[in-house]
Amino acid sequence: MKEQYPIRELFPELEEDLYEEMINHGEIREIPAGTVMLRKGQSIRSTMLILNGIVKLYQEDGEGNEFFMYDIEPGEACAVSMVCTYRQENSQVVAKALTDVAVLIIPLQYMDEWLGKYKSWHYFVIRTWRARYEELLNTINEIAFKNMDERLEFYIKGQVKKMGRQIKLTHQEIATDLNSSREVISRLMKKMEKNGWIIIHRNSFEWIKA
Amino acid sequence: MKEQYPIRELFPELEEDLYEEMINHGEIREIPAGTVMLRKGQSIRSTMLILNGIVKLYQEDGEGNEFFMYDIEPGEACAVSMVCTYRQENSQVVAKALTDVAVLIIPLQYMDEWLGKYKSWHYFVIRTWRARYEELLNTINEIAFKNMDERLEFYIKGQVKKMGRQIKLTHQEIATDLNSSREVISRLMKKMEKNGWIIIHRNSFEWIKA
DNA sequence: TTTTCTGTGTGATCACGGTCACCTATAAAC
DNA sequence: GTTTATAGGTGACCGTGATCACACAGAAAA
Repeated sequence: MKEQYPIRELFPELEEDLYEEMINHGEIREIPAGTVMLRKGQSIRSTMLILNGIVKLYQEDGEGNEFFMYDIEPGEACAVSMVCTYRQENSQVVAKALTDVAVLIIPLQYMDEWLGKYKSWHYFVIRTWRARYEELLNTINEIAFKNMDERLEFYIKGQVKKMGRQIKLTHQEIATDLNSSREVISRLMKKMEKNGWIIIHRNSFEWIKA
Repeated sequence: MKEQYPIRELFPELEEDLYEEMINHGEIREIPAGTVMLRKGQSIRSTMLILNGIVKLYQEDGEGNEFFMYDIEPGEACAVSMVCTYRQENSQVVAKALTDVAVLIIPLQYMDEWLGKYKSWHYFVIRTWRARYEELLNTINEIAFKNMDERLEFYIKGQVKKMGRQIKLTHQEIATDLNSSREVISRLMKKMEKNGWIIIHRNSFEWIKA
């Protein structure tokens, strides 16, 4: 592994020996934007740590509907991939490269071995699961208790946090993420614009609210 | 700790030394039905393993709405309680004893110490997080993609699995769990009865569909 | 027994959001 | 420049589920 990515900064507070092992046994893979990196049902043979880019996780039902769960960013790991025995077909989780992405792939055997050897790895794994669990909790909060306008606001704020105030998404893409329809999103965004929250351009918009 | 609960059967495949430690350092607490065992925001100082009874986890929003997440049964642990640094106020997770409950309380220091010492404990913790994560995934599936009738069916089937075909729940209680209204649930259940899926009694009903 | 309370049944109405139809504007392709 | 494709705007309509109003039945309390 060429040390072109600053893994010590991306994944701070791991043991030095562990960094060595990650460098020795991990494989860096670069993945172009748009690639489906993981589809559930597919059995998983390795763990992925994100070095660069953004990976989007979403659910699919059988009828081509999607539902955005959360994004994974550099320094984070794919919880779903940290699993040995993965069966169960009902919920289709898909991971897709949103941008060009670089991941560090850890074969399952090391993932496992390190659990015994490095306490920091241990904590990392648990922290990852917990963080994802909380993301899902928030998501449930949104869809269980809130209307589309609030969900849209929450969604956009999340995007702003990750991508900055300039968001390059079409209304259709947002609608897909929220499992809604383009017309509904267009109307709600028009209202947001009237309220002075955003400015709508073609293919993008700007969040101008504080 | 009196060994009145078969922890080796409830939590199989842990190391023998670990069982000893659990017995020596764990505290058994018996909790009457209806008790709120954990409210989020409350900082957690221990891990709870369920020895007996059923614990229900649900979310609350600010306006008195509830939303059922899942039940925890004997042999399982409360993932939410396996956390040291728990802040974040936005999603209110509540754990409530659905029946009389007995839990084994592990002080946080051991929870932590054992992670280093016992590989089986390790796996247990990770397995717990993963299992809960998957439960949430299913929940999201339900509310994101499905209508009330399907969600109700899913909910009832879950109850049947845990409690048997005879379900002692009022329509109002179900409505609360699904964050719906009594009238809607009554109507849908009436339809189920017409279809020969259930028989409705007062305060309870029977699942008779295969 | 009569009253009261709680759980359930049911119609009327309403709001949110999904769908359809169609239109405009901008950008890319010819 | 003209055509074509794609993003977005907007009205009309409709279905699901929430809400309101009220009736009724069984159980508990008086």
